[in-house]
Amino acid sequence: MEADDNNSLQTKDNISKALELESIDFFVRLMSLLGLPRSVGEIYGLLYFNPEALTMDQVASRLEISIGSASQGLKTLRSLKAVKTSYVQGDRRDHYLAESEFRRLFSTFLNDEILPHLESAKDRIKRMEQEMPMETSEHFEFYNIRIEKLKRLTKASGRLLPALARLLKL
Amino acid sequence: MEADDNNSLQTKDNISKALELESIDFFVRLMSLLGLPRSVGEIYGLLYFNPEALTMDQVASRLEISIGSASQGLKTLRSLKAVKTSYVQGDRRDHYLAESEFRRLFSTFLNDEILPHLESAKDRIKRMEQEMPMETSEHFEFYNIRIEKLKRLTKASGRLLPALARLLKL
DNA sequence: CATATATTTCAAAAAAATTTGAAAATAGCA
DNA sequence: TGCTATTTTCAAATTTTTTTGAAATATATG
Repeated sequence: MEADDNNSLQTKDNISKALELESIDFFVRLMSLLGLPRSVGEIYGLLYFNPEALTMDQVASRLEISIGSASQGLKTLRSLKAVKTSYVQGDRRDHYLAESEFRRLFSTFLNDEILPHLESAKDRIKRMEQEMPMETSEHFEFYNIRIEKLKRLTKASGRLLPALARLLKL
Repeated sequence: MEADDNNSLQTKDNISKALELESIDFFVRLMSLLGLPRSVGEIYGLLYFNPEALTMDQVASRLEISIGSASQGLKTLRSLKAVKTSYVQGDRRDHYLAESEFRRLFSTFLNDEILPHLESAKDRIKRMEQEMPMETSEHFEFYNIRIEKLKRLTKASGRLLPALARLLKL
């Protein structure tokens, strides 16, 4: 049935098979830069150049990955708001389309993956201040400077994230 | 010998042992955000709050990691310009200090890890354009829009990296 | 130059992350 | 409600990454 699926679309799809492979390659690398697993990049790359929404097993069979992998990968992509489902009449399966607004994708990523780290970093720096040696201690000034640098780093990152989000609005 | 080392510094160092642990924790997380292995974060975290330069085996024994790991980790940190060696008279071992200018650390990272990907992304998009279906093809417009979005993405990233580097100069 | 010391390298071991496959859960429809 | 199609979950298998340990290499010093 899946093989069939491939065949029925063959004439149309072969035109863009090479394109699809480039796309998958592209997004596998991009996603791995963001620390996401290969399968997630593959799925997004496949969907990105697919004019029509694909079901989970179409994704699985076209990429030759298990449906478990496809399910998990699509879950990740959903949580990143990198895919959306489209309703198809008379078919109860979910149909997936790539969300092509990278801005949304990245800003979700920044908010979900980076911001929490930034918050906990602030807490950790507060704790470090409490663990600082006394002012009279030999290397007091050294420790002080290091803590200040960390504070500046988190401040800079705090400004950076909104700036990043802004720059991505293109 | 190493245990000795610990003991001789004990009074002084115990003051900042908790600080050191927080530091290691902090940088293990930060580095792993950049995709760097645990040991690299540990080493940097240890050095960051160390007023005096440490040798490779001091690093290894304090962190209880192998000297192989310490050697590889320090190599990585050197290539990121995240540590510098300081000469100590009458001791032929290398002595390492953390480079505390994060700006340098990050800009090396951007140049070495991110920029090359950006370059190859441009090439890949060029190839995609050649693999585009003909103008008469059914979904031509769809493909065209997707390619344009990719181009805009790389353009935006191209502007982003210098902007990032600039924002880090704080 | 020989020797001792320090560092790097790299194959094998260990650990961590990802994928699979099948059972469990969920949801649509008659 | 019961039946079937679809999706999720998760333990086990696989794959990838990281670490170790020891041999090889390099370096300083007498």
